[in-house]
Order: sequence, then structure tokens, then C-alpha cells
Amino acid sequence: MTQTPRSVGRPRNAEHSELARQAALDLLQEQGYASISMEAVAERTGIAKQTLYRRWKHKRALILDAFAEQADKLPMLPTSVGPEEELQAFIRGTCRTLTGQCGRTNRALMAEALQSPEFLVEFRERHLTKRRRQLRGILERQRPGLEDQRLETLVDLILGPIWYRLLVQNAPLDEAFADVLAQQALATVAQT
Amino acid sequence: MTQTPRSVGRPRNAEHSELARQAALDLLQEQGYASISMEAVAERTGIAKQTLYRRWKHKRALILDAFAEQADKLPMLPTSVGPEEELQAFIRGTCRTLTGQCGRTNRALMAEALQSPEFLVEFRERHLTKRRRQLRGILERQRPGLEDQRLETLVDLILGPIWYRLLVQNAPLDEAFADVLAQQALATVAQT
Amino acid sequence: MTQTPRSVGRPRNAEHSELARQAALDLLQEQGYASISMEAVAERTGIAKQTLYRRWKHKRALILDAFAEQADKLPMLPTSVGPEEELQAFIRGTCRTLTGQCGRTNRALMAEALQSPEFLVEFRERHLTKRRRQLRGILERQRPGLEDQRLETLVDLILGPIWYRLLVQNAPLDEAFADVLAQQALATVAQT
Amino acid sequence: MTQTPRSVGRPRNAEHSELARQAALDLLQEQGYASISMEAVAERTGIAKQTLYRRWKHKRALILDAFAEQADKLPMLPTSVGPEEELQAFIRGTCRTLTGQCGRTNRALMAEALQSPEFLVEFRERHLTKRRRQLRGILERQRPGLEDQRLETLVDLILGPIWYRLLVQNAPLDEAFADVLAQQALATVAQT
DNA sequence: CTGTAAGCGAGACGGTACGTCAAGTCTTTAG
DNA sequence: CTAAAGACTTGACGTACCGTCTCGCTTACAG
Repeated sequence: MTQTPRSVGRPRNAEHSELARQAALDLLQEQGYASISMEAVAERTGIAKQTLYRRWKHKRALILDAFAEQADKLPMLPTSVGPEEELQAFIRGTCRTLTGQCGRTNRALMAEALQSPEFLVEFRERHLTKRRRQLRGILERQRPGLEDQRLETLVDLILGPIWYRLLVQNAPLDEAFADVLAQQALATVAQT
Repeated sequence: MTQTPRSVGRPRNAEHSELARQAALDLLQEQGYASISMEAVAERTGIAKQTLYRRWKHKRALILDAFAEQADKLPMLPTSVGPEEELQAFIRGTCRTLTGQCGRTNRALMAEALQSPEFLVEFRERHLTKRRRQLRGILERQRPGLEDQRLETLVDLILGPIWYRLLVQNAPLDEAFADVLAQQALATVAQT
Repeated sequence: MTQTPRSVGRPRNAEHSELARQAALDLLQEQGYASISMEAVAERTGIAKQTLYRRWKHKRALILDAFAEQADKLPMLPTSVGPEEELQAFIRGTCRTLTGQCGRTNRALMAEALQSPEFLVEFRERHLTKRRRQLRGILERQRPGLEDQRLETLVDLILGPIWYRLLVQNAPLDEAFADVLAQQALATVAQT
Repeated sequence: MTQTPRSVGRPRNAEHSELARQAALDLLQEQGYASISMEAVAERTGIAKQTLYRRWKHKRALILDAFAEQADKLPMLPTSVGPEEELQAFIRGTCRTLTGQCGRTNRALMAEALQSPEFLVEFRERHLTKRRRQLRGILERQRPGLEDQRLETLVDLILGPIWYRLLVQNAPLDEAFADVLAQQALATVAQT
């Protein structure tokens, strides 16, 4: 284990982390991404700025953490459906999740990520990977034995249009769209 | 006509706009997006800050303008190829263009756009639309009579993976990827 | 002669000078000294800034001019009173004049004058001298043959308390004060 | 007591206040009043602008503070002289003090004061009052039992000519002038 | 039970940039 | 040559956050 729980000195107040994360998310919802500032989080929560910086190296780190924690709470998609409908279910579920607050937060995080490569990496690892891996699993089950790179590209072909609509086009991720996408995906998988 | 040549008062120094735009792009390349600031542009060009603010309401406006103007200069993709290869040529060309400086600039602009909805709208209209329309034309020629919404979705399915790799995955937009994408696109179009 | 009226080219619009002066005074009254700016005068009158600068070298020059012109319109004090009461009448009159708008304007001009020695000189010459000379005349008539420097000092002794109250103490220049001052002045003159 | 020493948070760096005040006075001497700017003080001292604004709300506040602190250091006039000469000594001393740098600074502060009533009030309270009270004490000792208003007017009659010469006439405050003024003052006091 | 090693609130601090304002000058076209 | 319009340079304004740095105080485990 890596911890060495550091039992010397006054322990950190566990509530604080949660409070700060929540404040960051609240600010995001209420007044948009630009209004998230360490200053604002500190004021809103009553936590001293220094305390924030002790726990998160950057503003970025806090924001990422706030989001990742929230996203972890999201229910995983059911995988108990039949092998055929599994893909469609995943796509529908993803679209549904990204419609609403969660989508907006993802956009905010991407804003940050586009300004800082390290943040992007961390963002992917802490958050995006999970879903991506799930999708990969679905595809593997449908077409076993596909080589790695091919699989990754397939994943991109499916997630790409969703994120494109979310980030660039700001277009609705409705069921109709999800189904067209799913249909195309199935066809592509079949042909591979 | 939209001009109304406004011949009253001292005319704006035409060089300035160009200088400022160029400085913004230079800063972007040299030190990354975060280093673009009105202050820096002013100092670098010798143009007074006030003059910059007279021409562009925000830092954002300048950045957008700088990029849009540059992008307009990019050569259009050749459309003289046969109807079949046209789509592939478009996808390959787009991927090639977005590899390198142009891609980096687009990412920077998206960073801005994700923080400001109006900016996003303007970004799309001033820059993205052109290419999007071109792709739409290609698809229309291949499958005439398709209804509007269907067509738009098709466009999303093609551009989506490209932008996803550019923005989110930061993955290479190489020829292999372009060709897989093109192949899938052709199949989808055929099935429609 | 100084004229050579310069009849070539478009003649100056005579109204303008008056308009600008008036605007300056209006601004002074309405929003205080700090709000007088060439910019504001130009906007308010519709006169181009350049035109203002063509007629008055500085903002200061305009302000001074505006005030001097107004002050010239003030009625001179009656000198027809008997030699004894003449001094008292002068002091009372001066106090009365400096109570109200005129006093406020004088304070504004002094604000300017304290920042620019040349302005102070001009201010004295164009405006203050007149009254000062009048007072000097009164004193001369009462004590003929006094040497110049002595006379000047006497004038300072009389005007000093008035301006001190106006500028520094911001205290009322009421009749009671005027009369104490006059009484002291008479005594001093008598003793000289 | 009024202190409440405020021991919370990082204490202010005491040197800074002194440095800033000194810089303000230096600028005043070196390049005149107009050259005093927060920007210049910040640069010259190496103190961040924000720090200056944290301590002094306005440029005016800093200037006033700078001056008041300096003026407090000026030696008080000796009051040990005989009751008769006391007044003369005070007047001579005041004139001497106001000749030179101190006078120039006072003029600069009055320039500011004439543009801002609140500043004038503060200027009087923080600086002028002290000397005024001293003079009042002298007069009271010479003519005990005089009513308040009468006393105040007497003070105006004495200080008035001095400030008039300082501010308006820009005339020398030499000993000759001081003595004429003192002589008049004594006569007036005697007659009261 | 007492160091000593954190954590914590408060708030000062050096920076960097923001967007605004006014002064005084310059450059057009129109009269 | 004057006027209106408005661009331009210069220099300062006051504000907002960033991330860092002290203070005085408060927990906790360790000797």
C-alpha cells in the first residue's frame, strides 16, 4: 500500500473536501464555469484558501476532483441486456447521462482540459476511461479477437459523434440520434 | 448592401487589425493559449490597448477573429475528384489540416468557446460552418433527396470522431484513421 | 494692429465658444469640478474635441475662460458710497458674491491653479486682479501716499481671511464676518 | 480604548506603509504633484498595487496620510516665550514653516482638497487642526473669556493672510510680512 | 501532561491582466 | 481654413484571481 496514513498532527477535517467539491459544482451550475474560482469556493464554504490549496494543488485539481467524485456516483449502465441490444443500451444511456447537468459539467471540464494537457490526461484517466472501457468490453464481446488498435478506433467512431454534439455543436443527444448512431455502429461492427 | 462605407472621421489604420491578429496567433503558437492577453498583444505590436478594445470588444473577439481570418486562407479541398473518392478525400484532407498548428489553434478556440456560449455560436458560424457545408454538399451529391435532419446527423457521424480525437483523446488523425472513418461513412451512406 | 481678421476659409462658428463655456460651467454646477472634461464638454455641446482644442490650448484654458467671462458679467460694486463706508461695502459685497455659485467656481479654478503655476498666474491676471485693484484704490483714497508694498500687504490682510474661509475652512462668508473684517481693516488702516 | 489590535490573519508589513508614504512625498518633491500615482508608488517601492489599495482606499488617502505623518514630525513651536511675543513667534514660525517644501506640499494637498469635500474635511482634521488649536490657545491666554465664535474668527483673521499668500498670491511669507501681520493681530486682540 | 507536528481561518502579499477613462494629437471628408 | 467625426498614443484608474506566505490558534499522537 502507498498510504502511510500520516497519523501525526491534527487530522484533516473530512467534511471540508466534500464541501469544497460541492461548492465548485454549485458555482458551475449557478453561474457557469467562469465563476468557479478558488476565492469564490473559499468564501462560499468558509474554508480558508490555504486549506484548499493544501488539498488540491490547483484550481484545476479541485474542479477535476469535484467532478470525478460526482460522476462516480452515477449508476453504471445495466449490462444484463441481451448481447444485441447491449450496444444500443449503452449509447442511449450515455446520451441520456450527458443531457442535463452532467453534460454541462463535462463541457466545463473540457474547457479546462483544453488549456492544460496534463489536466486532459488526468481527466481522461480519472473519468472518461471507465466508460470507454465499458464500451470496449461490449464491442469485444460482440467481435472477439479484434486487435487492440482496431478496437480503439471503433470506440472513437461511437463516442466521437456524441462528444462532437456535446462540445462543438451543442446539439441535442436525443434518442433518435442515439439510435441512428447505434445502428451505424452495429453495421460497422458486423462488417469488421 | 451592407457596407455604408463610413467615410467620416479618421479611418482606422488597416495595418493594425492585421498586426494584432498576427500577434495573437504568434502568441498562441509560441507560448500557448494562456499567454494570449490584450496586454501582450498591445505590447508586442505597439498598438495601444485602447485601440484594440475599440476594434474588438473582448479578448475573445480578437482571438476568434484572428483565427477565422487565418482559416479562411486555408486552401479548400479539391472537389474535382470522382464522386466516389470525394468523401474520402474530404476526410483525409480534414484530418491532415487538423494535424499541426491548425489543430492546436482549434483546440484553443474550443477552450474559449466552452466558456462562453456566444463565442461558441460565433466560432461555429465564422469558421466551422464552411467545412460543414462542404461535407454536406458531398453527401447530398451522393444521396440526393435526403431530408435535412438526416443529412445533419450524417455530418455529425463523420466529423464527430475527428473532433473527438482532436479535443478529447488527443489522438493522431493519421491516414489510417481517416480511411477507416471514410469506409464506415460510405457504408452508412449506402445503407441510408 | 493685431487683427488681420483672417477672412479665408470657413469662419469660426461664433456660437461655439459660448456654448462650450456654458457647458463647462454647467458641468461644474451639476456634478462638481471633477466631472469637467473636454470629452464631456464635446459630447454635451456636439462640438468636436478638435474644435475645442483649436480655441483653447488646454482644458485649463477653457475653464478659466469660461469663468472669467462669467465673472465679467457680475456687477461691479457701487463706489458711490461715502469714503468711510466704502471699504465695508467692498468687503460685504465681496463676501456676498463669493457665497453661492461664484464661490464654488472660484474654488474649482483654484483647484486647477494649484496644479499649474502658469494657470495660477493667468487666473490672477484675468480675474482676481480686477477686484484687487479696486480694493487697492479704496485704500489709496483713504490713506494717500502709502508706498506700494505696504499697500499690497494691506490688501492681503483684507482678502486673506475671505479666501481662507472660502478655500480652506469652507466657512460661511456672512455679514457678521464681513463686518468684523471691515472693522479690523479700518483700524489697521488708521494706524498705518 | 479604540485599538482592538486585530491579531487575526497575517499582519501587515509595517515597513510598507512607511515606504509608500515616503515614495509619495518623494514623487511630490521630485516631479510635482501630478506625478503622484498609485502606479508610480507601486513601481518605485516594489509594493503591489493591490497592497496599496488594501491600505488606502484612494490615491487621495495615501497622499493625505503621507503628508499628515510627515507634518506630525515637524517640531512644535516653542511656547515658552513671554506672553506678548508668543503670538509673534507663532506667526513667524508658521510663515517660516510654510516657506519651502512644506508649503509646496500643503499647496498640493489643497489642490486635492478643493476637488473633494471629504478630503478637505480630513485634511483639516488630520493636519490643520493642530496648529489652529495652538493659535487659539495663544489667543485665549491673551484674552481669556472670549466667546468661541469670536475666537474662531480671530484665528481666521490671522491665518487667512498667510494661506492667501501661500495659495493664491504665491507671495513670499517673509519676516516683514509676518511682523506686519503680528502687529495687526495684537492690535485687534487688544481692541476686542 | 507535554512537546511537536500538522490543520485551520484570516488575511496580507507580489503578480498579471482585466476593461475603462480622459488628455491631447492626428487624419479624414465636407463646407 | 474651419468643422465634425472619430482613430490614435499615453498613462493611470480601480478590480479580480492566482498561488504563496505568515500569523495565532486548535487538535492529536508521541514521549
